[in-house]
Amino acid sequence: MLSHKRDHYCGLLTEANVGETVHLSGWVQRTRDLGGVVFVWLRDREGLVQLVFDADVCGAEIFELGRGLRGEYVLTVEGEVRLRDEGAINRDLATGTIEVFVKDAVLLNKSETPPIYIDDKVDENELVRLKYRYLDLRRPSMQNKLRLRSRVVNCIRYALDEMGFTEVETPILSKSTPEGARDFLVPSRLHPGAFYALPQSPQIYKQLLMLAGFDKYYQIARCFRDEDNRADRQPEFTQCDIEMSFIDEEDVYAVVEKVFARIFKEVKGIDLALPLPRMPWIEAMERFGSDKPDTRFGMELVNLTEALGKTGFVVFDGAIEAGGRVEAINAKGLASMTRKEIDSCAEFVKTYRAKGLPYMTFTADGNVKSSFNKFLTDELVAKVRAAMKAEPGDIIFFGADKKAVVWQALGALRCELARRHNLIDHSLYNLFWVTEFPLFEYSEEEGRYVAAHHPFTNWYAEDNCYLDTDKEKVRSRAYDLVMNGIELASGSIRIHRADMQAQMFEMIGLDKDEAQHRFGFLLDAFKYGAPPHGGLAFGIDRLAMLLTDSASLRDVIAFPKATSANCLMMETPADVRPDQLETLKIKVDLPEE
RNA sequence: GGCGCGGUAGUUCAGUUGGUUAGAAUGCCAGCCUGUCACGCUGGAGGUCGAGGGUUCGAGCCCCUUCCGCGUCGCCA
Repeated sequence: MLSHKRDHYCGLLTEANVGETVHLSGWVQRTRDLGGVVFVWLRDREGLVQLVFDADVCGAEIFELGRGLRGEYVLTVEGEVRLRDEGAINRDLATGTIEVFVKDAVLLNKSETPPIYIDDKVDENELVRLKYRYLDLRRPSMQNKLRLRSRVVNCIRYALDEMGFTEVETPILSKSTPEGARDFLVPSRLHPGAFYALPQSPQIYKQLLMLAGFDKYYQIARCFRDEDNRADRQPEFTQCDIEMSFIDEEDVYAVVEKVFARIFKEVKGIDLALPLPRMPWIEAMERFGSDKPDTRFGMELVNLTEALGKTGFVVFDGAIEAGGRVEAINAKGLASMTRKEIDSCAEFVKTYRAKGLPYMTFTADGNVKSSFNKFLTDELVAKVRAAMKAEPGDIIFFGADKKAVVWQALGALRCELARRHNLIDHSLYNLFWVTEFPLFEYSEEEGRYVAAHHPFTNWYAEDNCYLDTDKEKVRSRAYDLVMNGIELASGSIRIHRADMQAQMFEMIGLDKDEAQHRFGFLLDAFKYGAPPHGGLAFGIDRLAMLLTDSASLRDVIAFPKATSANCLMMETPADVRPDQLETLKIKVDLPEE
């Protein structure tokens, strides 16, 4: 009896195999029963090949087996590879010049009619795809994406290994930290009422590994954050976490650039030009309104606060008097936008807390229109025209508010306009460093300054003078790696002295007792000869998403969660047995319906 | 927590102003067919219109509540 063993992959058969007897195993993609002959596409991870069931070759019994095949049946065959006749060649199939004449076959398993069709041409509802993920993953595109991801991780491991890095695993059962994202908690059975937290990142562990003298560490680390999800945010995700001792920013950049150069060469065949460009944070904000700018197109922000002066237009003057600013972008050549499109842009920026979207149109026939005609003077038009380099056919969109609102709204609008009007060259991979992030940012919600990156980030000594007087001016030694408008990596040079770390906790208003309770081990550790160190982490899911042109992280994660953090396949989270809760001394107290 | 889009056959979708027995394609089942390749031809089965309530003589369609999916703002050190 024929075994289910295999000596060739369906999708890898070529004309070189003609004349050979091969053993194939896979899933039935499609059958075409012509009565006297049955054609079957057999699929394995490498692709499709056409099987031919002909009673003259395989005998009556196997021929009947062939007639009974249905989609996703699991089949193993022995057959002879033959060249197709000229007229029977299928140019759309990689193996279309050959076919396999079945001599023997075994049906290994049947399949019910699958709820989704295993094909890239069909675009099923994501709910169905996620519920039957094991079927969705049979699709060639999903297989290719996950295999590419695997190659990316291999690149990382080889590159870092060559540079002398040691991979160390750190705990998944960790400790809750007061700053940052919400933690996933794990109740302790042996310590009722106490909880582990799943790590948001191995941040503290890797710093302790530097203290322990490992010098160069990395880890492909799973991280967990209990926050609301997005197309590019999952509750659990994978980072390549890197940390190094006795280094500065330049060393980190050099290591990461080598890793990325290897990935881009291997996966995309692209030679990255090194070193990568750099852009200070303040420049990114001023020019693009974002700390992760998409530089594949222009439409940069222009600060008009000085150039315009007092305009008489209450929206502008009011914003400036309140300590804000007026900025604008020039959507070149888009003056023909309809009123409806402009309104939709105004709605768009409102989601970013902008109160409105004043605009000024320089029409093709030389006229000027605007949403604030009443306040329009020749002088104002001239100033805008000069500052924005406006020409007939352009439309200028304004933002007037606090700078954070102006940046966010106009920064998002320029990206939205670029998307809508196809201004983005998708062949570009604009990879660069954003540097000198602010150390602190003010939290309206908490009414205090918080660490913009995390509270272990060092700062530039020359900014010490602002620590007490003007916290927002203090630049941290943090850096992000940005590509095409997406933050790929984030890191910093760390604090390595106990006194500076204590000072940092104090500056963000973390109570001394609380700091000792939460991070005492770190402050203690710093007493025993902590080396200067720093590093970064980059998101492997996001990188894989970009490299595979995927619209969502879900496409590069085998078993992702849905938007509300549940798994549609396993139906988790789920309730547990009462005795499990009893063991943990946990009582569930749900609000009354 | 807010906003937007969506949920109708296994699947992808259509469904007019509220009006006969809710349709199409594909898939599925049966039959025929020896060169198909999205095979073809003939016939057939298949529906809790996400769920609940309401308005109405009558609801897939209108109203209310709710569940689920996607996107997004807040949030994400």
